[in-house]
Amino acid sequence: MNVGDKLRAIRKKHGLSQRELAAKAGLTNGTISLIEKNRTSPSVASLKSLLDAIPISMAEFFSILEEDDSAKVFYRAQELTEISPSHQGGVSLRQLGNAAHHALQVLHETYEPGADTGPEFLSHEGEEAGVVVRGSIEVTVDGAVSLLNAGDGYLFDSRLPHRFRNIGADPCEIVSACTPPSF
Amino acid sequence: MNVGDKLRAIRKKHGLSQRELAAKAGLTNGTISLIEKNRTSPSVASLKSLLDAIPISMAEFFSILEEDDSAKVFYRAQELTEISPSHQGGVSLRQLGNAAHHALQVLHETYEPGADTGPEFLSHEGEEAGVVVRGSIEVTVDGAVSLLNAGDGYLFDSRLPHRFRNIGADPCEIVSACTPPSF
DNA sequence: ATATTCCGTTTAATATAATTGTCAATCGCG
DNA sequence: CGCGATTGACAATTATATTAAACGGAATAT
Repeated sequence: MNVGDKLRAIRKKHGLSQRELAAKAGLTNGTISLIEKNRTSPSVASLKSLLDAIPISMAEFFSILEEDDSAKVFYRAQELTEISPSHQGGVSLRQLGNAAHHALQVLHETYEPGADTGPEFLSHEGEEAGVVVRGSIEVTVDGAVSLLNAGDGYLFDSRLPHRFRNIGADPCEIVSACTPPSF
Repeated sequence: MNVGDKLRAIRKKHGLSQRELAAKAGLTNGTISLIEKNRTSPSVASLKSLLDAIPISMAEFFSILEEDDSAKVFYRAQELTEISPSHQGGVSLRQLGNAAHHALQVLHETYEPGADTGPEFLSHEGEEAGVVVRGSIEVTVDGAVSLLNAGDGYLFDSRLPHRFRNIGADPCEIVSACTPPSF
């Protein structure tokens, strides 16, 4: 999200030091330092205090923040966001960018040995495709089964039931794309 | 702010239970319960996880939340928000509503014995007026000094330098209004 | 009636945000 | 230079958000 950089930019634009803003908001300069360096995620109440003191509304703040986010082009590995609920069953799905604002969703997927998505019966429209980057994986699409190795790929209609299982001994990595994005 | 009620309303509108939403967002149902009852203010990161799982953007969320706030008509005593930085010098300024969205700002002010705003040289346009509700207070406006008792009032141009001092032995309460709001 | 399941709430333990106090670096000003 | 004031950052403590695990109520099934 990068609340820190945006807060710092706005604070400086208004010619305030961390201490000045802290005094107005009823917080401390240390807190602002931590927030601006993204070493902590402020509570909604704290952030509101800060923005009220500038002043700028929460809606405005997140509006320009998310606008910036959707204009973002380059992403560091650590900036990909995990969208698999709590690494369920050794499956990691790391999404590039904020898919809600784009027509294209790209995932960096990792399947630990034994990982299994289970047979999902998704019904959303669109297509999915991917390339195996490392290891191997068994992919089932609408009954058809195939073992894909590094360099192999797949492409199918999202409405078809599909399943990924890592039956090998090593982790498997895939880079995939969906359009439109699915959640 | 009332993040809790709004989150609950949106969650229910999407037909989700606390547990369902918690699973999607990677949090726990207990956390959502506490947030919805406004017993805790979630971190920005936590709130974003919840909204992403619904899904709804932060900007959208606060946009409708603050819109609701500005439509609010009645306020309980505890809902007035303290705008005096950390009760500086025994002065408490409790604001009715979210002045940023209105043309009128009403304050419930309390001055402890000895409290003093100091000579402020505000330059914003507009007018200020108030009525002393309890105790007494010495008011200085552009050089003119007067001791006001319960029932007395004042009305002056905001651009004039003004000062409030409680030189009595009891706390003094005032209900005042400004237009347009000043911060 | 009596389990069974799902709901929201609550409590104690834990993780994390916020404060406090201090630091080195920077910027005027004499 | 040398000094005071101000800045942003950091470590250790305190306060608070979050978790994990239980509870009681309401609806549904057995």
